Amino acid sequence: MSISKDELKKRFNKDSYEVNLFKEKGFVRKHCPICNHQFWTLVPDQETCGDTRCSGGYQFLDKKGKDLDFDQTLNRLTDFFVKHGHTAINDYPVVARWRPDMDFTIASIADFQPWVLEGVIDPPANPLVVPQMCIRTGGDFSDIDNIGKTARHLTSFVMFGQHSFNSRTLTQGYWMDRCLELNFQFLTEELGLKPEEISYVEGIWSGGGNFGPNLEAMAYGSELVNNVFIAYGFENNTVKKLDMQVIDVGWGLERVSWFTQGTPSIYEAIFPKAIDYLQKENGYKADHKLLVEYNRLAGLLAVEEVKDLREERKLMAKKLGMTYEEMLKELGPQEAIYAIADHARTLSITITDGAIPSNVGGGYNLRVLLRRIIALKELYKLQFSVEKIFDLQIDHLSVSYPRVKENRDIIHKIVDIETKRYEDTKTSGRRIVSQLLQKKKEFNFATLVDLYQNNGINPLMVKELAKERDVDVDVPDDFYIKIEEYLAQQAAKRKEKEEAVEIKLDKEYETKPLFYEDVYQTEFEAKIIALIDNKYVILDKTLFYPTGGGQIHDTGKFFVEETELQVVNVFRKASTILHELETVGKLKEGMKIKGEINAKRRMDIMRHHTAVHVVNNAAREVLGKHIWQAGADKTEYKARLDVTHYQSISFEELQKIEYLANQVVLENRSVDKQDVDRDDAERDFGFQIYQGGVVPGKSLHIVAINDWDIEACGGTHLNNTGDIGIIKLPSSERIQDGVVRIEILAGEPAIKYIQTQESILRESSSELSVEPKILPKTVKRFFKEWKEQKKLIENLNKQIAELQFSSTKIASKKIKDEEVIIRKTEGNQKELIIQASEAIKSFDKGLCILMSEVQSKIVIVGVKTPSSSADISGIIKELSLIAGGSGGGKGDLAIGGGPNTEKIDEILNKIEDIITSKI
RNA sequence: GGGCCGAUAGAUCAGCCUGGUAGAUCGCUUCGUUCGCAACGAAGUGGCCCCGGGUUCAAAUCCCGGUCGGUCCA
Repeated sequence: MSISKDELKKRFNKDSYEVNLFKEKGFVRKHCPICNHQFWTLVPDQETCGDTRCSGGYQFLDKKGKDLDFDQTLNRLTDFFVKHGHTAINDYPVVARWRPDMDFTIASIADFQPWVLEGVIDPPANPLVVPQMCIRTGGDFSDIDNIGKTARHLTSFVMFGQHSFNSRTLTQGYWMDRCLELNFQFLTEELGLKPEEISYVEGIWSGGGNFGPNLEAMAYGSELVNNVFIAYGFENNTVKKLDMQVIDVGWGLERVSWFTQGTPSIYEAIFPKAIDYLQKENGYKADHKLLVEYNRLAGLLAVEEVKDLREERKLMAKKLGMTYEEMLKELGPQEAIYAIADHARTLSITITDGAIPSNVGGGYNLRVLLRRIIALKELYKLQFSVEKIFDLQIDHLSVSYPRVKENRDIIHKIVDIETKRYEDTKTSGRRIVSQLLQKKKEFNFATLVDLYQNNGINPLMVKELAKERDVDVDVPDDFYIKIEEYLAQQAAKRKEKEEAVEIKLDKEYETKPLFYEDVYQTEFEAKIIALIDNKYVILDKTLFYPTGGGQIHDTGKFFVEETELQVVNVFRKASTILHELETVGKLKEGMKIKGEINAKRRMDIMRHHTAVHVVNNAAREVLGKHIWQAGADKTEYKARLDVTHYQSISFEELQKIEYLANQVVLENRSVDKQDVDRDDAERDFGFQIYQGGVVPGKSLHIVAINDWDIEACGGTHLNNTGDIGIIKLPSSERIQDGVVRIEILAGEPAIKYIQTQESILRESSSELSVEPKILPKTVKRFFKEWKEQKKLIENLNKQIAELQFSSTKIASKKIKDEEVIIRKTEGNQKELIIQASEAIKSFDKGLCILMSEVQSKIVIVGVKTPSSSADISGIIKELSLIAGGSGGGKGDLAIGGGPNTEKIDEILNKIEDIITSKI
């Protein structure tokens, strides 16, 4: 359901916004003639609302305020809100593992979606504040490109979330009056603003089908904070008050800190050390006055609305009294320095939380960031150590986010690997371009697109390389826009994937799961509470595990009144567990049944599932802390585990992981399973518990392997690691950049696999009559000898050809005026060609036709001198037809043949006539 | 998750469209030239044409399926 902003606007009036604060302090409501918004101010003759664009850009630059740096701002906010009844909770990781719909955490409210907002679980506290680090890399090309140019955009920033939840059961929260009261108090008391310096602009927030009023606090041409009140939604096309009304205030921590410091841009305010370092290394410092003036204007850039900033920036240059080129020259390095520092910061926090640059998913955004660091460094010929700039940003972040410095080594490692990969790409790019240039190939749009999409060489790079060779390549200004159009066409061609079969339930039935109580239990009794579509049975309780969490369902039988029914599939719909039967027979609602699961199968599945948990941590021990589960699948036959890793797992590493995993099996560690409140679990064990994706619900089933691995997991697990028996890792593969897959066998399949491997080894070695131990050596020797002998045979064949077919040794016939040799000989096609070529060497004019039997087929080869007028292809073709095949050739060579070997005499008989007719 | 590109000698690549004796450059080896080196000249060395199937008399080449790598986008 969507509704236009204008329509929404009609629903809100003065009363919707007039909070107590406005009444008490005497704020007046005014209309801004520039943006058309209503706003509230204590200054009756204030004309505009105070938004950046309505007040001619940022007015706080160079204006000294409270001078709060990043960490001080964070502390100031936290202390203030805690003092006023809020609970400060830890921030969530920037990699949004609990959100299947997004790669990175993009807002503080995302922490509580969907379960808290849907009322499924309670918030960890109410009201609360959370210093949520967020990542926004933007959807299209221009967004990342704008970092550094606008003075205010960051790819990572802290949204200091101030949230209050209100519902029938959540009553400790507050609403608009209290929110604005706190807001005003913070701005005046903590930031030291005078009341009349603040104005509040009315707005309507909407998102995700919900909407509500919002009031944005403005001062000195800057939006300081947006107070959003999520109050309404839609139901059956009508507006409805939400069951859960939420205050969503996101304090832009960096923005606030910048505001208090009045530095030329947000970047100096937040990571001054990184900026200083980059400037000092390059002896660069932009003219302060110019920079301030530029950034003041940059505040006016409507980056969200224009795709190509170039035109806007040309106007800015004009206002600064310089040409666009002069502006670029003067401030370009500064913009690059801003962007480099920003990107290093974002990479540090994202890698810390387990993301890896790659060619898929959110990882691609990280790859783009790193490549931009390198590209900008080269473009402006900047001198600095990439390692050092990362170290500075790691240090800066670690004051308030200490987990970053714990990951220092892996950040450096991943940056190194990714840098090297980029260098490789560029090297090969250079080669490809220079090859094209040598071929004098035209660089049209299609070629440029090709180079960009397939080889990662952007058009500017092509232009530059071409220039080195004095070739001018024309790059269209709207290259990227054109590419997007092209891609949009491609996307339109794509088809939607099929939807899973939906089964409709008349209502939700509650099935009590028995499979957690005693995982080794195999029989149970239950009552049928519903029969759906004469196929699916719903019980009041069940031991059958439904497919979920990467674990496949149980199979088994129902017994009722002497009859036996097969359960072939089990799945879950909310709290209802459905059993799909081969046939429901005489089953009826209300009947009691006896259920029995396939015990061996269940055991095999559990072995694999627990093995996956064991291997997961073994992988982390061997490969590093950056290892996160990226998917898993467990059946009774095998399991596989996908983990995040920046390169392929080597065989040695795989063996180490396997060894370590089996140690855990041998140590027979206990596996504890218990239901824990979600907030307690997150607090006690951290987000590492979300390895297998997020399980809905207020309480989590926590599976803990003693002193080894703790995960929230809905699957069934053994009680001891010893029950796994044995773990075998047959292989691993890189399924995509940044993700490797480990194949896992546990218990019986592992033993069978090992036995199969041994059989292969035995069979191979006995074929060569050697013991398995020396098989590799022997195979190497054989392969070497095979190559040598192949070579030898080739040489011998040449010699034989010379000896047998040198014209002094072989008599030729004359047909018309041509010399002709016809023979049945030995050898394969290639050998015949060499022999025939040898035979005609001394002919002035003539041809040679040879044939032989190879693998119960006839091969016929004909070679003629260039001077010969024989239709060699025609001759061979006709002969081949007799042999039941076909043939042909070009130039002086023709080849053919056929399967009818018994016709060889017939061919020899007819051959002269055929030649005669074709000369 | 989707699209595109690639895999041939130790390295970089051509050949593939249009099936018919696998090539170039560099490297390496030997010889010559030189006091020696570089350079140069000559000869030579080096290929399961990624794997598996199919079509064909015949596949590096055409078709299908895999593997590995690269790249772009969401």
